[in-house]
Amino acid sequence: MKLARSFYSRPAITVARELIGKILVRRVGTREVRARIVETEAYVGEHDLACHAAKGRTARTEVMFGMGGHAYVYLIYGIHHMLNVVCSVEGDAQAVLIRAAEPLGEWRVNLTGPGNLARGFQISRSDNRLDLTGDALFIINGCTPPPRVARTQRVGVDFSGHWKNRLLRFLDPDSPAVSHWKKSRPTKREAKSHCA
DNA sequence: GCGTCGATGGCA
DNA sequence: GCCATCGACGCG
Repeated sequence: MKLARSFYSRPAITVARELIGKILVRRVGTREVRARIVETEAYVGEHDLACHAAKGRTARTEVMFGMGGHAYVYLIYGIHHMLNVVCSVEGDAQAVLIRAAEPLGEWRVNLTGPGNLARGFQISRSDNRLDLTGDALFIINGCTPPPRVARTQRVGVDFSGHWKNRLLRFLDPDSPAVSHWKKSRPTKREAKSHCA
């Protein structure tokens, strides 16, 4: 079942947590690929210094100020595209960064890390503003939700003052596809204590 | 197994 | 001049 506008029109923190275990679907021509989302990050609005919208309404951030359920895609470090899902209602610039997923079916590709994920799904700036309630790129419910969801600090936002400490990253601790995780992967006992 | 670093482009 | 990154490399 395709996620409707109402799913996205909620706070990014709620959407980020609920997206773990859901299936991202991409249709390009007759080809369709699917992957299970295992890692997300919430960017919660203009007051969140790690959120691009903290710079206010610009040509780049405009889409984040719009209705939830649209894609926000941008290029970072001149190399990697990032796929975000706009959340909340018009005027409230919140978004969720999709950071990692597990390819489904016969599809073999590395979707660990937001750069790899965008490359695997062939997401580029031309997909910016794409409506996720349409048929080209959308998300559906997974068969089985993950038994647990862990929370940690967001990755790569050291510049954002106290916002870097907020636990706004959500992940499936049992997935091998989570980024920056194997290194410090806690024991099952520790992971349990992280559960959201 | 770990830290460091270079690539490269849009944006303010 | 800054980055919501990745992967290669060097050290040990």
